[in-house]
Amino acid sequence: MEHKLYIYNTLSRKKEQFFPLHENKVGMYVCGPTVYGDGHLGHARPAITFDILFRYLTHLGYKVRYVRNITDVGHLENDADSGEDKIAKKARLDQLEPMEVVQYYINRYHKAMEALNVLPPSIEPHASGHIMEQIEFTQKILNAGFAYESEGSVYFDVEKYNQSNNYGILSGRNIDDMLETTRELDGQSEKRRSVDFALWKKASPEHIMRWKAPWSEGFPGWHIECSAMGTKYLGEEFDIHGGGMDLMFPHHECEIAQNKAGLGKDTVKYWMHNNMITIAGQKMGKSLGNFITLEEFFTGNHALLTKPFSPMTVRFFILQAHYRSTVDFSSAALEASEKGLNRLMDGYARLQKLTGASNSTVETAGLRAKCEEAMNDDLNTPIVISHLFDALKAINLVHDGKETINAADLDELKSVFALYIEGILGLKSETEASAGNEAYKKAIDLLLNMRLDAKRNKDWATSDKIRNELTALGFEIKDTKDGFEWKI
RNA sequence: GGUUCGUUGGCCGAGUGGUUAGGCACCGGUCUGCAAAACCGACUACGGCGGUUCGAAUCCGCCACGAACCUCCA
Repeated sequence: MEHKLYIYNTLSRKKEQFFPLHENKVGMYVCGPTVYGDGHLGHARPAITFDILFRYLTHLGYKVRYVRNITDVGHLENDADSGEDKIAKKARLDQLEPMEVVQYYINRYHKAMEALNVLPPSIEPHASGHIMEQIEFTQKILNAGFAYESEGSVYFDVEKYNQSNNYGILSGRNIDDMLETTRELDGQSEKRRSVDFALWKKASPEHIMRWKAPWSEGFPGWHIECSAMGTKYLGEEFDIHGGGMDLMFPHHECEIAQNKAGLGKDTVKYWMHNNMITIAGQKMGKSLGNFITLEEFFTGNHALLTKPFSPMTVRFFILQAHYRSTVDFSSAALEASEKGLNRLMDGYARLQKLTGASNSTVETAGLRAKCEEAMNDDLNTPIVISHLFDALKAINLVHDGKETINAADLDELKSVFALYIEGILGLKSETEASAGNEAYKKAIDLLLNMRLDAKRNKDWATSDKIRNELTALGFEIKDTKDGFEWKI
């Protein structure tokens, strides 16, 4: 396979050339959402980041198995009445079955992902559907001597693991610092060390999400689900594991330890982490209460939003920053992205209507290589976009009749734009769908042709009346050299 | 306190040793009946101090400020 894709591996903190473990195939696991609330802008970041990777790897010719889990078991919540898991708690409040809550938010998550044009993963396993696998994995770790049972719960023995392995390899932490700095939490007394983490928790009487295990009736610890499901579907060794940077510690650190302890080998070759979305410089998140849900973006129904923003604007906004940088949200930044995106998509539509000339006076030949180079450099989508804007200038010049392009260059340009805009960046026109059927389009064309006649007769009153009334209805009318363009 | 990372022009945001990133906004112009769109031009930056170098936004050191993680989190 002819490519030089470099991706940043959190393990080495360097960009590394990507070589799959198995020729032509890639296994990729990404931590998905906990479905106890609506998806917000922060959830869109990893979904879009790894959607781009999924699309690009597929474009390069790999057969990709992309696994993105659904955490529907919930995890311990650090509230006054802790011990009850998130999903169970929400269910009690709403007087619903836990799985009813889960289903509700999964449906909404899927709807938002579809709107953002995020391709569905190959497999979307639910933690609740893999309790057996999690119990088996926990048993393996126990058998290997890296876990212990205590009052019906099973804990990972971090100190013992660290004697023969490196707990902290991913996050750069060392165990001695952590022993000093870890805070006191409920259930600490059952654990030998504060750094130990739960593989299985015995359920308290009021805990409604519970399963039978050899140790107690309870529920799996937070980290074990990804170990169990990742290796079940991708094997004991696979290529890429992704997720948000906030999951690096403890979640991914624990996952590495669990896999090494239970399987005796390192499972993941490349660890990739997307950065956070900030709002006024602070992480946008549930716990801070400063998040904006995706639905609020799409409807504009939030105090911080000056207007609704379409899913594609949100997607484009995220792609205009590199995935490893924080990106600061503001309504002004969204508006700037929206305008840029509209210009790009207008140009893409214009490109389809251009006709080839005998020779090219614009230079567009290197575009494909430049975009590929940017993608190969750790998925640098902002650079890809900047190249597309450069080419956009050429498209507009040809469209205005100021420059020409030959048929071969035009075909190549169309091909590259289709590949990158639709195929890889996953941007789609949002005006097309709402523009409706052919008869409707022809009716608008008819009106605008009447306006064109009026203009030729210098009947500005009629001409302006048609334009102004259409504008009032939400149409955007642009005059061209000898015609018009419109969209709604 | 520890770990990891950041500080770029009016705003967003790329860029790791020498070359215009790009978008948005603003200003001037071309085109146009007018407007919009499009194009052309102009403006313009690398937190501070020191060091390495012929040359640093880019490498090194110190300082300042900020963030994430260390408790569920994308």
